Amino acid sequence: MINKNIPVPTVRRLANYLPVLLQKKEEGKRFIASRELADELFIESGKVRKDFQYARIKGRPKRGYEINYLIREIDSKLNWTGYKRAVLIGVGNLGSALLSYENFSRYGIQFTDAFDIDRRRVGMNIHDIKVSHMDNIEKVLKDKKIDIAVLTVPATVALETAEKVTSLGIKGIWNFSPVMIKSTPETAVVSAQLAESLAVLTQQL
Amino acid sequence: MINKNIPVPTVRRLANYLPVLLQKKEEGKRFIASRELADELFIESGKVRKDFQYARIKGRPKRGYEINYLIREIDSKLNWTGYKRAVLIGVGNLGSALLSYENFSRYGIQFTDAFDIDRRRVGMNIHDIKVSHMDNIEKVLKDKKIDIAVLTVPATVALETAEKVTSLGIKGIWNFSPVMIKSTPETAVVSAQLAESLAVLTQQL
DNA sequence: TAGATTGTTAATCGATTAACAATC
DNA sequence: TAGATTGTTAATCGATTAACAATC
Repeated sequence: MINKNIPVPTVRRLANYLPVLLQKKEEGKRFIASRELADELFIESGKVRKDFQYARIKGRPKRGYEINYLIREIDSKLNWTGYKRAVLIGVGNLGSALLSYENFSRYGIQFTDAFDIDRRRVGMNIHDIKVSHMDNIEKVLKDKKIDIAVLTVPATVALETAEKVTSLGIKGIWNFSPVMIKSTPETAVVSAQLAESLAVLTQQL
Repeated sequence: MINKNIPVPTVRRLANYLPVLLQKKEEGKRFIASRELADELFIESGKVRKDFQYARIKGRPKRGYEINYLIREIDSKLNWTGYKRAVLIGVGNLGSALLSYENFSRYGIQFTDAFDIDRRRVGMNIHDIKVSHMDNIEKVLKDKKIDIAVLTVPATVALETAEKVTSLGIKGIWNFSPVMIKSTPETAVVSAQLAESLAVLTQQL
């Protein structure tokens, strides 16, 4: 327990607690009990307390958890304090939407540049982010200190694109293509597969 | 084993096997071994065989699994045969992107209509799908046989929108808002929280 | 104090992994 | 046949749940 990693299911839930906490704070509340937080997510209060135990977040018997402290701690465990600089590669429908998605700034990432190989897209500005040709990515990644590459390219070029940014020293890849990409000790990869959650839904119908 | 439900992690992986299988088929292959499929996803071959055991999908010792059969079986288990009719509610950046996302037709869902309350969006056509005012949703859900509502509305109205479509008898909700929505026996809800996978990535950095 | 709520331990559950017998 | 690969059983691992002692 003392020095273990936070389990992945707990990390995911930490991300889900945040919007509730921000809302409660908005409403002027200062403390929240595990039970109340649990109810918002339709889970059990014990799971909330267990998550906070894993994340080494402390509450006060009879009071609950101080909301501001909780928000700070979760942001801190998720590395959502300060900003990670990110680029987006592949400015199709999904890519454009992500560039315009205001909420990401809350999650500690900030897009500095976008890239594509389609001449019709190069030169565009999407939500104030300039779209450059992929030929320029090396320079941008080196000059600005970019932490994360968001991959919204077609499946056919996903792997080579990932290898490219990995070789350029990127620290994290957020992969939206249906092709799996391997994490390495140098570069963490997490895939956001929309098809996965759709499968869970349709399978139940 | 005989009559158990397919575990959720298995359902998610079934969705991930498909793009690999379609690619292999494209390349002219007829059979694939659990090992080969596993390598593409960076998992162990035993896990692939276990998944197929859960899904009651059969292979042939020494040959592997017949690709066409495998694709048909996975589509069938995920209910991705035929089409589910879907509407999308909330035509912001993400909503528009999803409407334009060609891949969904592969996943067995077909958008018939989109809805919004913003007069500037109502009347638009996005990727050939008409955007109507929310006032008309009742009629559309009743007239066309709609199975799924995709929720890309702001957090503030997510709950009431979910309640509305639930009361109108929708069978499934695919929720992209950060607010959790409760599944009921009548209406299955699955949330696609982008923040979750981003949290898993940034937490590792 | 009394009672509510946290924090933690132990029990349970279910998915993953290991190992190998069955099969073609 | 020999050998590769499936299919399955049993062992392991880790997350969830239950229960309650500690605490304010």
